[in-house]
Amino acid sequence: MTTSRNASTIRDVARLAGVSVATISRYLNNSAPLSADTAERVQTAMTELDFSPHPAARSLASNKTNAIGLVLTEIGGEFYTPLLRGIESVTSAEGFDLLIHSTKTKAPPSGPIKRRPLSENNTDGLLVFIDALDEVELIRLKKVKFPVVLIHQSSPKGLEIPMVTIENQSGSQKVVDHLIEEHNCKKIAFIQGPANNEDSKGREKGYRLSLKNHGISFDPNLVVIGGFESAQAYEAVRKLIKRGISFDAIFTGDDDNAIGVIQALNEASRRIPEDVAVAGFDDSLFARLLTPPLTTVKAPNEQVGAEATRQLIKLIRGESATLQTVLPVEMIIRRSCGCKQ
Amino acid sequence: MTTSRNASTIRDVARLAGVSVATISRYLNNSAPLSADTAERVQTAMTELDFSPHPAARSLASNKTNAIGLVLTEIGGEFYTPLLRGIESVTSAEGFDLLIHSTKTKAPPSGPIKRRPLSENNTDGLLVFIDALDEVELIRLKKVKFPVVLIHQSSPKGLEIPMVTIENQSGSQKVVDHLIEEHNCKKIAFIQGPANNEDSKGREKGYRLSLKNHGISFDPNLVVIGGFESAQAYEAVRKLIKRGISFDAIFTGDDDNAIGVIQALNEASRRIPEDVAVAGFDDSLFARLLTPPLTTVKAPNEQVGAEATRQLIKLIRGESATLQTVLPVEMIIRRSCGCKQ
DNA sequence: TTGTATTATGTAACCGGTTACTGAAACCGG
DNA sequence: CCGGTTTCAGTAACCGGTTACATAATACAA
Repeated sequence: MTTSRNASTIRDVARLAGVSVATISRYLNNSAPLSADTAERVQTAMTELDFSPHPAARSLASNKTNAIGLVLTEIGGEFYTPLLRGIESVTSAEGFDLLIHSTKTKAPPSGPIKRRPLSENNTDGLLVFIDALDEVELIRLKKVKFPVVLIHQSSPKGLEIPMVTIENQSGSQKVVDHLIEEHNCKKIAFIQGPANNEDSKGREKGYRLSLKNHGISFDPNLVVIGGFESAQAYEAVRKLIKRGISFDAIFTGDDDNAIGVIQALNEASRRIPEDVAVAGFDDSLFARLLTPPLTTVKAPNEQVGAEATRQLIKLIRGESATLQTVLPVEMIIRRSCGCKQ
Repeated sequence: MTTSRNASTIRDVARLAGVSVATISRYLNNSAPLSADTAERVQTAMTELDFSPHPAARSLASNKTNAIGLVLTEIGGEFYTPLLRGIESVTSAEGFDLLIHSTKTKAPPSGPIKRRPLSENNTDGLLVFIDALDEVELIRLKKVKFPVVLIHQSSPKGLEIPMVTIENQSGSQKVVDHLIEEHNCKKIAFIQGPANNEDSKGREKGYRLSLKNHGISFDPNLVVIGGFESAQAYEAVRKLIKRGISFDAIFTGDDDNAIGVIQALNEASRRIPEDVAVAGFDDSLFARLLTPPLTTVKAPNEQVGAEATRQLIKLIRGESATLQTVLPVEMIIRRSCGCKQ
């Protein structure tokens, strides 16, 4: 079905205002000075006809889409909603449309034509969330000078694509500092996130740095890969206990992991925080609802989205963007570390 | 900044293949039969030039955008991510772009021009989430026969706009049945959601129906408005207790409410489920993490999104859509109602 | 007063597709 | 072998904006 083509065009407005189409266009885009008189006649005609410029025509003629694309591998996770809210608030405020595409979902049965879902064809710039685009595509985009900003992922070497992320390292360092300094922990286990994940690497660095600063030697036995899911973390802790490795605290790569950790500790009758202090990362919605409530690090997801979008819009406007933006995190002290009771 | 215009066009392909542009277009859209020979030459030329049709040109000429718009008041809530995932999976699979706009965020400082953010101008159809568009706009869209599907909201009288929602009523009825039949509850308090919310109304209906079916008379003292937030529910339960109203179960309009309910009961030293059984609605992520784990009703948010999108695409293709789609919910039994220990 | 710079506006080509209309060739039955 | 279909392909107008270029009108300097 095709919508009836009844909307008024720039030529209708021109006719009614008694001027040429060029004048209307100039008025619309403020691209040249108009006499006060003309401007008023144009405005009157426009309101009269309830004129609204046709985006496709505009886009075709000007080679601008007025849209920003967000590409991610998968729509999911708790960070997702605030991130999107941040992005949307800026695109809206700046008058851009927001296009979303998940690269995980299968492509349409496209027949013979190759349709690039989100690209320089239908957007003015791309927001790329962790690994949503492979390096080949990033290189291609860089080569054609298409604006791109990476989120929670740093630029491949040499490409110099601006990126926005959070203080993974110092955030995790602060928590571990806290465990050591306030709760006198000495043997802190670390449940890593996914091995190749950049966030997870930064968090490990912070962990190691804190240990080092406090003269505690790094013990590889205390570090386990946990993914970002509770089941893996649960298994990891059970294994730790089974192998008889002693620890007085567990710091997890994210809050989901903490769920599994708490479960495993409960089953092993280790009390939290008396026997083992626990801390997470993310400040997920449920963190305060766990028993005991989870000490963790709050990631400013909404700001990440907003800031990345602002940077992208700068690029689109031809201004230069900040290559690395690292937003601060906040430690949230609750009971699982031993504070407050 | 404008991307350099270096991509190949339909005319380049035509030249290379030694045919006319019309032929290329026909091949692209399968709009007329081509001889096997020509088809092959066209395909070769297309791959050779890495041709990808320009969406704006296509859209301008055909008056189709190949995009679907999602309008909502606010980006937030736990249902949001799965809903969006459902929508995106279908739009992707069917080759549509997905545009998102929140009507809550303020419009750009648009100057003199009126820009309708998401409309028949830049989409082929609109998915409208609860109250994101007012009735005036819905009427306008209906009048110009623009495809619209409502989500979790029924069509204003007379408009006959297709809608997709969940079994609020029977879901809530089942839970209350369960409380009465399995746990012998007689005085079941109901913490309502927001007063004008359609979901919340349906859930109340189910509550009343279940009472009626079991010969329990409806007691207005046991029904309190709670919004969809835990703080209000917390206050509501405190008030109930303070007023000395006795109850042996609380059914809440959603899981967030249940958090406040549990807190208030804990503070009043009423044991869950021994003294008071508790049940919620939504099966939020945290439901299983509460103490005790919450008995609730699982809403198929992802399917809602997918189904609404499918209906919309039908409309876009000129087929007829189902006016009312009500997706089934599933009762999730955990411990807060008294089951399993 | 005349020549020139400046400003406001118009004309028409163009962006890259789609498609109505037209025509040539192939096919078919009698 | 001929008139009538059917099939395949080309020409060019069109979608609704933008903008390079041209021009008329006005301002200004000498």
